[in-house]
Amino acid sequence: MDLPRLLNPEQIAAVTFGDGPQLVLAGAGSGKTRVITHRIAWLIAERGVEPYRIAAVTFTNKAAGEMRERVDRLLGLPEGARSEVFVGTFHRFALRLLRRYGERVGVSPGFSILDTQDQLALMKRAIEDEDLDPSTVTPRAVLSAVSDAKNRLIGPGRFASEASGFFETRAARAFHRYQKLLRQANGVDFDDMIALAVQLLEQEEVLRQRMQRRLRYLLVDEFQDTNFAQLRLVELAIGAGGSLTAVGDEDQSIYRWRGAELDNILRFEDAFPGATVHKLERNYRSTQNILDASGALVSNNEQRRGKRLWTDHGPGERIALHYAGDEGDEARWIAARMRQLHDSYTWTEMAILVRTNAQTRALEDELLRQRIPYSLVAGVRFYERAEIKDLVAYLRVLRNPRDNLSLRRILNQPPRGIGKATAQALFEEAEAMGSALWDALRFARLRGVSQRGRSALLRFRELIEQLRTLAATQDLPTVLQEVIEATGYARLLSKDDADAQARLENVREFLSAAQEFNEDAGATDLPALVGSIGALEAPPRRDPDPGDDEEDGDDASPLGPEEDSDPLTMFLDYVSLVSDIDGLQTDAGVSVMTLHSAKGLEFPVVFVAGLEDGLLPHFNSQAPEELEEERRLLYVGMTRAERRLHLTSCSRRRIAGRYQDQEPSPFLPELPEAQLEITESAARMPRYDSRLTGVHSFFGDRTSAAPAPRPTPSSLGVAPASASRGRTSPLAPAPNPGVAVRPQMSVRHPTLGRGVVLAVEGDGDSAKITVFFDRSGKRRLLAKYAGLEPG
DNA sequence: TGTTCGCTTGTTTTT
DNA sequence: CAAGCGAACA
Repeated sequence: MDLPRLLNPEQIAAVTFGDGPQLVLAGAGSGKTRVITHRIAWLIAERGVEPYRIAAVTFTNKAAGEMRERVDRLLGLPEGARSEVFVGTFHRFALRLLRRYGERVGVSPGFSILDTQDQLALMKRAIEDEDLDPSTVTPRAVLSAVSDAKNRLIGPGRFASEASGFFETRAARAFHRYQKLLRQANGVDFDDMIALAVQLLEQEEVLRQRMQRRLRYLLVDEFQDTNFAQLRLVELAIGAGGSLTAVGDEDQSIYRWRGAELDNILRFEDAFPGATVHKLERNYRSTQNILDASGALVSNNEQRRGKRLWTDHGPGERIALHYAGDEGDEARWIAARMRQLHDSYTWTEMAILVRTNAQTRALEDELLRQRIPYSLVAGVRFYERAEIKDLVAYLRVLRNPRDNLSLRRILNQPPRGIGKATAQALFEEAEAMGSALWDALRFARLRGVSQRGRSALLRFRELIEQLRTLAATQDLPTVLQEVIEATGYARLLSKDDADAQARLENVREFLSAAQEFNEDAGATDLPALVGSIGALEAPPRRDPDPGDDEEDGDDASPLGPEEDSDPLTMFLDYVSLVSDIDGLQTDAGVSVMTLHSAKGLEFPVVFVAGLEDGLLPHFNSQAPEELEEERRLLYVGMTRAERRLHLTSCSRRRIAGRYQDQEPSPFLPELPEAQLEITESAARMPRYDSRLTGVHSFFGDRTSAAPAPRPTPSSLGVAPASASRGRTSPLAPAPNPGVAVRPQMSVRHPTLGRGVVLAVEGDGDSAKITVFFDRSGKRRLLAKYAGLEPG
């Protein structure tokens, strides 16, 4: 391999690093995928490492797919051939282990994977079953606590023993019940996947040893996004004798809320003593202006190791910062600017990035109106649409009879005469029998169910049994087709209102996804969709003990990947693990997506919209660590741009249907003015004159200590006094009149009763108030909705 | 039993 | 503004 021709010296150092742990701090656009893929190829070609001894783990299927393709190309494999290097996501890695050895940690082979919606539904039931008040112990809050716990490998038992205070003690009960219901249904949630894989490797010594003996080189991408459990999984998989290459960038860590531990990268050497650290600071993506501006921004963060990116691309254009009126005006400006740039760039070379999915609506409207082709990442995610979830639920019930959650979902969908009363009787009977709903359906006597209800249940049972028989012999598309027909779903969607038509279209798309999946899976090598994990561990064995030790030499026996999973399970796993970004059509016009989904992507022309206080940083993320993460989020957005970067900010915006005055993001003053070119929309309504009220423009604030001349407000956008935000505009909603809430104050809430204010973050309508209520403990409220009164 | 209507409620990011 | 929920109606 002619590395000097392909890579810069820093990259070469990381690629040709010998054995032991290394951390590669790879700045945005510094070629980290290049480093990972070349290292894999180098290990194989130059060091003679067998491919199955190498694994690369990423966070998205898309990243994994690209990586795999590049590795295979570097290795000079013929078109379509795949090396035995494992390339896949953390979740797929864990899932693979669980599909094989899950029984050792309490899940049976056909287990179902719950998505967020399923989890919420299950948690609601858990809270109900525990007779907790869902308005104080909200399913969302408990779920978030449970997720945190699982990410830190804390189970219901330890959670309960460490719980203190009103909320936690109740959450502990809900957690316990939730987990019980989950396992009863033979289900696993997202966080369980990692946690159970860890448990499996910790507890099954022989399996762990075999894994460690086999796997010598592990490369982990986006290391800054790993959580505690994932770090543990990495340690267990690689063992003391293997070599870990962790690649990441602390400035691009944007998943704290999902448990990502920044310390995993900041304090890498603590977990892996003697680790070598390489820094990649040469950027191949952006202009120097973009690097300087984004670098200046992120240098305001405390939590970083620090690096300085450089490029030989030259300064390039300045960054356009535009102040718009409202979101419609913002969208028009962006669209107009895109039209101008379309002379030199194709639509697909442009992207609009936003903080929240809700922002895409106005943008979409305008792009539609102007007939600018675009593709939206996310929105309502395909596999979360009700009609798709219904069909998936049918498939799950076929595969996993104990899946009570899915069974409940489809029991009367489409409507088949199993009403509330009938369903309730069935649930109670199952409860009394202590068995799964499906078994109750088969054996229960169903007292007190009407004749109609009884026969409806019977028909449903026969339907499922018949489909299950079919599933045992027919291929996936055939089964799905039959599900659609036999269940009456086809009829349900054959109405000709627009809504039914759209849903039918989705169902068709789902069916064709199944067909495609089926064809790919039938080929000798793996479907690109799925990603291989086969080579990793010992071959599957039908005897229940993977532990007995006769496998000398099985190191060299690569496994037909996934061959021990049936196609239906593989398809369901695929459906559970695809993400929005995986389906991004880069050839379908302008891309519109959230900042989170944009990570890892790059575009010649980038717009980051909605740079307003409360949106970016989001009003829900105001704690110091959260604020730093919001800053990183903007940093990630800015560094997606290759040549032209635009930032926009509105003076008012519709939020939840009401116009709200907005202030420019506090991050804007952190950008060096030298790199900016600022414009303001005519539609931007002047509010009031800062000179009269003695309020600084936000740029002025930086230099407010000195009476230095500052840029004129009209060119920079005027920021009104924060204390009076939302009160001066006739368009603003009526604020809580006259109630200035401050800490220590005693207040009364219309439904939550009396409490004491603990903290106030922000101000005006978007202020977030933390109150400790006598009855329900600590709650965070939005001032706009709180309706608090002194008391 | 199934559908529709009006009410309340509450807002981030996603493997 | 929307989603979600319960109650009233067909």
